[in-house]
Amino acid sequence: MTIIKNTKPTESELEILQVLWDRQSATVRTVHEELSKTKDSGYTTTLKLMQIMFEKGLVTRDDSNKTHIYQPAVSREKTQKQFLNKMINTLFAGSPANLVLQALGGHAASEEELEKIELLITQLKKQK
Amino acid sequence: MTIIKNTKPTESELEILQVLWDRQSATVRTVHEELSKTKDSGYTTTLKLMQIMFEKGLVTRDDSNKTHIYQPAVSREKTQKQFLNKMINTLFAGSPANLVLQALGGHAASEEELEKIELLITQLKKQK
DNA sequence: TGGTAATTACGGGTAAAATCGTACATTGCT
DNA sequence: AGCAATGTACGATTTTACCCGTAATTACCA
Repeated sequence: MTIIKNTKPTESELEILQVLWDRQSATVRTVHEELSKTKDSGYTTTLKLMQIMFEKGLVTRDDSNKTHIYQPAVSREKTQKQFLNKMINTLFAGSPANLVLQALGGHAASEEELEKIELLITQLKKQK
Repeated sequence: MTIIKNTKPTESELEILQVLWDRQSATVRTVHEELSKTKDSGYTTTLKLMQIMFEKGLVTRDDSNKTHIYQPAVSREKTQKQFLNKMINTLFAGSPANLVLQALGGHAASEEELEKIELLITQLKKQK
């Protein structure tokens, strides 16, 4: 029997994951400098958070060298799905379409993106 | 000049708001019994949360009778938009379309819903 | 080899959120 | 009037998130 831990990243942890997803792997310093562009908190704060994330299993790390190298241990897609589910349930009365409509209505999307979505819908309809 | 407070409801507060949105108004007891279906925490916990939400301005209440009657003070749509924005930024690299694609891909939507979305896209494209 | 710079580990401290127990108030019923 | 039931108010505790300072460790190089 496999124990599935449903570790939901916090807001700050998501910011860190975002950097790791973009770069595949990174050091604490790299992550911290990236975050510093939009946020100002100390280096040790980022370090601490990443250590906690390691304990939670949200990231892995290679500590064979002094400078540890971190990698995401959860996929971007899985995490996105996890949050979407939560959101659909607690905020959109369980209807994914509601969420989509709201997202499309409220935020401008480029024509290109709209067509991508149309294509997907066509495919989905075919599957029925 | 109106002071707009950007109070972001917490997870538990969202659950309560959901009940209030569905019913327009409700007593603490009603809300608590609704939540009890999927959660087990005490009556006073729900009460306390709703009192805090009142202080924050997330709900209003009629306390002219012994049994107070609560109403949501923030709209479902505004709140949805607020959370969607946050999510798009911290989890979908700022691209609403990404979110839509993921939501559509991962969660089954009925044909009817798909058509609703298609219609919206058609309208959006016309606006360009 | 000894010193310096960079990094990690550790501990603590604050604030907010969530939960609960208990006290107090009100109402209805007998 | 007194009791039981129901509701609100209040205070305390626990947990979680977030943040930082300092000590210990390691690597490099003069």
